[in-house]
Amino acid sequence: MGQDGAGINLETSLGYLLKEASSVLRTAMEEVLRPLGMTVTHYSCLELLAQRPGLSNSELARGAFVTRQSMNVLLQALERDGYVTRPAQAPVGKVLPTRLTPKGRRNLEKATAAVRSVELRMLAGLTDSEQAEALRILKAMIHGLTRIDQC
Amino acid sequence: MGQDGAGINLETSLGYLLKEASSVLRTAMEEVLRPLGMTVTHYSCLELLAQRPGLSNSELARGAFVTRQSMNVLLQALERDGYVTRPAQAPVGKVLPTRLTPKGRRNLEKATAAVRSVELRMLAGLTDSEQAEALRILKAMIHGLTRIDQC
DNA sequence: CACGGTATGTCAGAATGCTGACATGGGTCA
DNA sequence: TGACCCATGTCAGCATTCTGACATACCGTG
Repeated sequence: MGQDGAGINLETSLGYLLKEASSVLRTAMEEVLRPLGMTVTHYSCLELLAQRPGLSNSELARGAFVTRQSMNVLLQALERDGYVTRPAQAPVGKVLPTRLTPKGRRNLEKATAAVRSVELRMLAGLTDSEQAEALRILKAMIHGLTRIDQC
Repeated sequence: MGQDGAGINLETSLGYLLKEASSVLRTAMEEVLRPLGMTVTHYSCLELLAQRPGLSNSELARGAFVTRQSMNVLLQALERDGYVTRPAQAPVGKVLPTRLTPKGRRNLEKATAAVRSVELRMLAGLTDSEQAEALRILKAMIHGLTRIDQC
């Protein structure tokens, strides 16, 4: 079937390419995570907790790029299944610090390996200096877009 | 509130940064598109049609990174509101080539300007050669991820 | 020509995420 | 100290997208 016609300048738009790369990455992650019974948000939440134990619901939501409400639903499921624990009462304020259980940590290990293989495949054609450059450029893009907005 | 703690190596993961950049970009686009009564998918569809008139529903879906079914719902709404037209009967096969109406084209112009301003803000801190480098690197990432999969 | 394989448009149901709203706790500044 | 503002956790309703399924149309091979 005719997919890519001649040169369309959509392919020269960094915004479009960014969306495409993100979409392809997400699909690839879903594929390797599905056999483990995990979604991408599910994995993101666990990975965040492994690297920063004690994060709150809202902080996890920001880290996984979803709303507090969505993360809350996920956390309740994870808690019910024994992957994470939250104190019944907040030690300070209303913030409930979340922590991985040993079961959650074990579950995460397999997922991390799977995701790492995806990331390696993504970076296979890039040299170390290109990867460093990509990191710098992406941060610059994010920086430019998060400047208080509205002109 | 404590947002960014000390160095966490999430910030060195290209995959995570890619997701963050894409999320920030999408949010910024939603902000400038909302006053025009447009969503990002809505805009993507119109922009695709402007650059490649006569695209089918399925091709538009792939270009906007949604399913055929979602794009179909959107196209029905766009057709109902007079932004696009589709022949009642397929000239060949089942494929219904879609085209922008003058109204749709006018509507798109304002959106394109708004989105362009967002993209400019995103690229403000980058030199031309850095932008070209980013383009090359993103394509390489996509290429590495779309290789037939399943190693 | 008949055939399986693939792609398309479309309908319906299910899942996921988001918006709106509320009560509560903490910090700041007068 | 009291008032205000902001952030948090959580509940409920809504919107959007996805998954599953079907009939149809093309295209290659035998």
